Amino acid sequence: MAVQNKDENSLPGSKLTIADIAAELGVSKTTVSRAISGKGRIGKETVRRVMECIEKYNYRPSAIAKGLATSKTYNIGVAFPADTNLSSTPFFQICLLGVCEAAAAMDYDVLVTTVKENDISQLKRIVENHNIDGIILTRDFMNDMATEYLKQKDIPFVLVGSSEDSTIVQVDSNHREACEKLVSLLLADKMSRIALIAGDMRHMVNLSRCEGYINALRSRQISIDTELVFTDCDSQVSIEQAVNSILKHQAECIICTDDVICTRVLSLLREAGAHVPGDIKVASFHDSIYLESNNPPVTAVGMDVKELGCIAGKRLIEMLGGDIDIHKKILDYEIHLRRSTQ
Amino acid sequence: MAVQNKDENSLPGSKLTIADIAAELGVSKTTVSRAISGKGRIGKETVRRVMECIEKYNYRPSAIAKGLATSKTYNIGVAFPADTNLSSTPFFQICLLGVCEAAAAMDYDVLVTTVKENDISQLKRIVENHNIDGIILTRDFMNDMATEYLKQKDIPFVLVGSSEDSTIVQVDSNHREACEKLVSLLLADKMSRIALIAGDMRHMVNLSRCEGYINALRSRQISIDTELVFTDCDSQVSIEQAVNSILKHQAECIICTDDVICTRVLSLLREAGAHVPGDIKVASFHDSIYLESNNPPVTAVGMDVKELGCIAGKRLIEMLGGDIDIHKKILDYEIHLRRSTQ
DNA sequence: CTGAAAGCGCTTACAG
DNA sequence: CTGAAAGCGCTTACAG
Repeated sequence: MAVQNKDENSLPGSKLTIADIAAELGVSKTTVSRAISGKGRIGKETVRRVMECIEKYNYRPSAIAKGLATSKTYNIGVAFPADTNLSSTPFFQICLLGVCEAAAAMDYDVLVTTVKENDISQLKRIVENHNIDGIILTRDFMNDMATEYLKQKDIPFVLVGSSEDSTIVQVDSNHREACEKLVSLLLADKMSRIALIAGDMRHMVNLSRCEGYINALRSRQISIDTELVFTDCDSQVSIEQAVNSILKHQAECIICTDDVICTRVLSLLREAGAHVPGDIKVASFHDSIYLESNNPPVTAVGMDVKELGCIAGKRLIEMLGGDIDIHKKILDYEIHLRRSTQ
Repeated sequence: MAVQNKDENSLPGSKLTIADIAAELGVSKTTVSRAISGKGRIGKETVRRVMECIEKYNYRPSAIAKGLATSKTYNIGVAFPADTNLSSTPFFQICLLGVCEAAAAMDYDVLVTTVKENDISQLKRIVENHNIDGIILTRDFMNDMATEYLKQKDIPFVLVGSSEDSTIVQVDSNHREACEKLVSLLLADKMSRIALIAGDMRHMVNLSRCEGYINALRSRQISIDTELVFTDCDSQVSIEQAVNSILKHQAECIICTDDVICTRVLSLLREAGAHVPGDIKVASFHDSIYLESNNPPVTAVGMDVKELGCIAGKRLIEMLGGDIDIHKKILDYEIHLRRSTQ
């Protein structure tokens, strides 16, 4: 009677290896390996027997040994921003979920690392440990240290977001077009004084949204009123200043470039006694849970963030397989017109 | 002139191995290995030379090869809930950041996997691939499939949260005590009709908070008014019903067991024209960014979620190193009394 | 269609 | 204090 066994079906020893399976079947490790991978010529009946045996003992090859043998890790990295002001947005979380889904489908694992604006030491650690085959960046900083580093090290990577560097593989929503369309729709709706409160302009996302805003005004020959446009609003204080000025200059509507800004704006408007949509209208981006329970419901551009992550994961794994098509992938968006702008 | 070299300092070939370093120094791989790990007897001067050489060529040992040789992976897993209603709470995200920090400090990497209430297939995949040494669970479901599975497989794990199973290593805040204290403080403040809106009771967190609420009332000989206590409020509808009933039965204060519930409650109160804190007071848990910009500021129990993740990561890695102390670790909390209850 | 053997890049008894 | 050699669990030319 074997002592170490945990279930009846176990072969002796606690952790099964390919050698155990081979021995059990009386074939070579080569054969077992081939049956599993499907590579090389191998008899149908043999494959069946191997599979049956694997099933019976619930054998699963060691990812790490496979990795060493093939010089791959079957891990992809996801860089998560650790700056405090960003780390609570649900965007990255949902995006990560999407990447996990794509990775799991191709039997890759997802390794998380953190990056800060001026500190990519953790990113370096993970690549220098030779523990990932490629990486996904979830934030599009201009002049980003991370992209520079990865290019120099020649590590395959995908950027969730946009970059002016066309050699970078990108997956993004069309923020410019979405914002342009949103603003156009509002302008068509007999509004003309539309204000903009935008976040950190070093992010391409915010830049693109601003561009969309400007384009929409321009195409209607409306000049940009600098008293209604506020960029780099990433603190409570700067948002408050923006809202005050906007109220003073009697805008009819405020576009916020993300839901965190919008939440604050809504709160400030309430405080100031400005009623939405009666006194002023409000629209936002991203359409996350942040705004979900607001009353009135907030008009917003909706993007499928999980899908974004999923596509990015798929693209990266394709690249690792040798696919070198560097086209930028653009995802769809939806504009949800709701009571806050009516 | 070497062709493949990227920087001047490279040894021939693109990826450095321990053999390259050994050859460069004219010593054996054994020696290099020992100099790096510090294990075994080795000359001081030798160590210095090896380190210098490593530095010069920026050599970093392959984590994967080390893993195969030592039968460890130096990866820890973090199970992330993928159920839609939970996936947007910042809790898990911040917790993950904490785990990453702890892991990086011990040169471990963090691998993310998703779990759903009735689907732990991704968790299984990651452990059966032999790709992690241990795992962190970030949610304390009662009768959790994940804990059952890990125990049966004998995989070391740490639970961020609480369990009645004392063989499980746990890291948590003292939700019961925190809630009891919060309610006591409010009761002392000449309130007596305090309502409770709690989330999914299959989570120990919510159960503990309810217990705290009940204890606080009991110790003041106040009987529980079932018209003021609502559990399993995880949908918009159930929260709405709760709020309506609470307003009808003239509670003086509402305790929400988390910030997502609280956000909705605040929104519903506004809709109903109930003024906070004039008509009714409100307090919450977790104190996340969700409530940050609310006006009035909301009284809440604050917990250091990142620290929670960090401690959990540390504990797990200690366990992997052979430490088998299974004490439950309890973190501190803070009660922030703010205008919403004044 | 199948197998013996070398190799992926480390660690670690064992022997000096 | 140092090294030669075996081994971790796979994959894959190469030879049959």
